[in-house]
Amino acid sequence: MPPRDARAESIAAAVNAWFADAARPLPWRAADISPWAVLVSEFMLQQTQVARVVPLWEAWLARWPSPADLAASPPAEAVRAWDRLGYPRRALWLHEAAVEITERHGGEVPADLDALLSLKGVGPYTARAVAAFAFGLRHPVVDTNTRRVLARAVAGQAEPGPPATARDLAAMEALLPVDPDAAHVFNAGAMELGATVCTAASPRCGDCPIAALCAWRAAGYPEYDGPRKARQAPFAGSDREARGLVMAELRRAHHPVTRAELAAIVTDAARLGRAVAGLVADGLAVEEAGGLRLPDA
DNA sequence: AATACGTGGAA
DNA sequence: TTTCCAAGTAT
Repeated sequence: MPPRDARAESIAAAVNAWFADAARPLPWRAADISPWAVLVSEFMLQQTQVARVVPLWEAWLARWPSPADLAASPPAEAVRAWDRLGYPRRALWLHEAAVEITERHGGEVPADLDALLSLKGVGPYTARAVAAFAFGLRHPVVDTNTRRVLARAVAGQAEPGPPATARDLAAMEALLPVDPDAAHVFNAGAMELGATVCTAASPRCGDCPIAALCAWRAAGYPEYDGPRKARQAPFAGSDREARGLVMAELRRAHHPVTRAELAAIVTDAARLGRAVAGLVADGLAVEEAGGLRLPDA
């Protein structure tokens, strides 16, 4: 592991001390939480705010307390339970991951990074988050919050550059405490700091535990001059919106929905066509004689 | 490497 | 009201 200098140790110590007091009592942080519960939380939290996840996470685990429980239900039920969380492919992938865990891992969420990465819907972030938060293993965990904290505190820039997993992990590794328990806390604490204090739009530097160590602050808060992120395409009138409208109808109707019924919901025929074709290609919808429905298996 | 993928909270 | 963007992943 790379050498940790005194500055790195000071940053980690300050973040961990702050986190001990400032951590939000999120349900997946409770003691004795199962690896499956952590995995579900990480799927739901991908590109989705904490406040929207909590109630769905509670309901999901009450209904499917283990991977085998979810694997025994049809994917349609997973998609319905996902409700309006967004990116419903995640529900399908989580179901698929549950089947893989049940069939290939004896029903136990694996702790090994490569085994986690091989699960559908589990990428570099989620694999490390589960290994670290569910199993206490000492891996750097870097999400968008941590990327921003590292960009500011270490690189002295207002915003992180374009995602670069290897570089981001190396930057986190350089700060990560050697002790596994302290590393676990720092992984969670850096994310929490980015989520609640070192926020994207209006950082509250007056409340920041590492303000005195922050390179961005020391440099006088220079504006970001690197490559800008591509602007998100407008949602209104988009294919994404059409997919969402179709999925809402499929979740609601517990029977095949005809093309005529869908045409009343998405009036632009070309847009409807692209949405349906995409949903079928993604496995989120199935075409049959009577219309479109959620996948049974 | 760039793009598609949902929905809604917050300023 | 817009606009940004949020515990990313797959292709």
